[in-house]
Amino acid sequence: MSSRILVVEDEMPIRDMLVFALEQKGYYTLEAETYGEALDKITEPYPDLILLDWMLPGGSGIQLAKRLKQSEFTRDIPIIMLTARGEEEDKIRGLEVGADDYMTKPFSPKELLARIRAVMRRAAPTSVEEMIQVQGLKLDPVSHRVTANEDGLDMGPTEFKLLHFFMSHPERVYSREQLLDHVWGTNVYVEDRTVDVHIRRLRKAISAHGHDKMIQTVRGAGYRFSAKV
Amino acid sequence: MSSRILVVEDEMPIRDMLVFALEQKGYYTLEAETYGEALDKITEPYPDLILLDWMLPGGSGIQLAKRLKQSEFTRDIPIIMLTARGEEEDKIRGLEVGADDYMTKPFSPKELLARIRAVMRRAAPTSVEEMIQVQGLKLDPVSHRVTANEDGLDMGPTEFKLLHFFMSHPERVYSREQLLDHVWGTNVYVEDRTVDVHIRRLRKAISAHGHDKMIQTVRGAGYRFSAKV
DNA sequence: CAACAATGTCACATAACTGTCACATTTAAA
DNA sequence: TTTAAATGTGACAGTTATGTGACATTGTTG
Repeated sequence: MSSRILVVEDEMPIRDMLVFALEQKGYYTLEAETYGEALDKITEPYPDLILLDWMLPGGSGIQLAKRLKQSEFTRDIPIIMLTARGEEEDKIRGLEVGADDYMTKPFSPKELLARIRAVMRRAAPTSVEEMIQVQGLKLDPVSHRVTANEDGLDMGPTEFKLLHFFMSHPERVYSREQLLDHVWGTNVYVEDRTVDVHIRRLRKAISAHGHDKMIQTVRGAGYRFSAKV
Repeated sequence: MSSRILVVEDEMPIRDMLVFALEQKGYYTLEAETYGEALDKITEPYPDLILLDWMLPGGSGIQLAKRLKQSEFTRDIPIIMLTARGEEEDKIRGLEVGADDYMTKPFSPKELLARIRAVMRRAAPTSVEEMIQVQGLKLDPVSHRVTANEDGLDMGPTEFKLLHFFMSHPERVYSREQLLDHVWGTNVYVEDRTVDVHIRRLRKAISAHGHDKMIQTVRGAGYRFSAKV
């Protein structure tokens, strides 16, 4: 959920305002003042969106956008360009280059957030989320439900994600660290043993019809989800 | 697939640009400069979407939208209104009247096309306005009424739209942001938590016969409408 | 113009979830 | 069998998400 937004803007007061508004809303921000600095920040992991001041010294904002839209890896990063009132030519050039939206300064934080939401939704991949079933255990990512032989099961968000991951990758052992990466996300630091606790909670949640046996401990290696006993 | 789009815009350069961009993309276009001319074009077969300049001479853009949204036959034609920057009042009036989206001039063809797709996708399944019933709960989109086991229920416009959306898409979790997009509309920015409050109001409104349990909280994900407990 | 209804936001209350620990139990090797 | 390591398990305290009432604002209706 917490997306990363790169703010490329040379005027500090404006940049600060943007960063403040974004972080307020839970976005993770990156900042750059110049063309070069921006390029440095545009590497793995790529930001999810770029707010780009069109009037960078030397007009390099346009160049940056052009460059990004040409590279296969950065082509799909949405760009919202920030222009000053009356710079019509820039708008036109910007849109030619492929900016996804633009805003004229000054603008309200509300408008900014609305556009970010719109642009990111447009860019969001519409992954096909299908129902997963293994024996009597069904998990439906769309309705966010898990059932065991038609009985609804209750579990916390983390247990749901964990089960989702397991059911998507059955018959395979994952170490605690791997599970942390896949389920909790990278760059989150929690103890390895925390996985054990959630495994315990998940097992309890699906134990009603004996499905807890599907989550197997592989001593010294990790855990495995398997239909086989 | 070739949808028919009516462009109502009095300034020729802009109209030409729009028509060009649309035909480029394979849409079939109709053009109108004035209120009266537009009405002439809005007959069988009805256009699938209307791009409506809000600033038609005499402010008649708004009147046209209002008129269209009042007639049973044209109510469901999606309208994207085109406003000049800063005409905040118009935006607000436009959304009240029932415009489905708006764009501020000048805008990119890319954005325009994206919104057209979005609006049409959203409007497509709504074309048939049928009574929806889930267990004892009935919602009639035509008369704008909701009943629980024959008892009439009272609720605000937003709650009605919310319930309408939920009942049209049961068994599916929607995040607060998605609900904002679908119920409040794109381009409106309100706090995520506002959804919670309206959920609360809606639950209260339908709680008389225990129907409030149909709106379920999915912690960390959003809300879901479902007949199942 | 006054009374009323609807909206969006807050602040606070409540409920649910998290990560960690300490201790119990199991396992495998010595 | 003994022993050390690995895993299971219950409890708990902090954190976060959601529920809820109140309020200012705005538009609507009479």
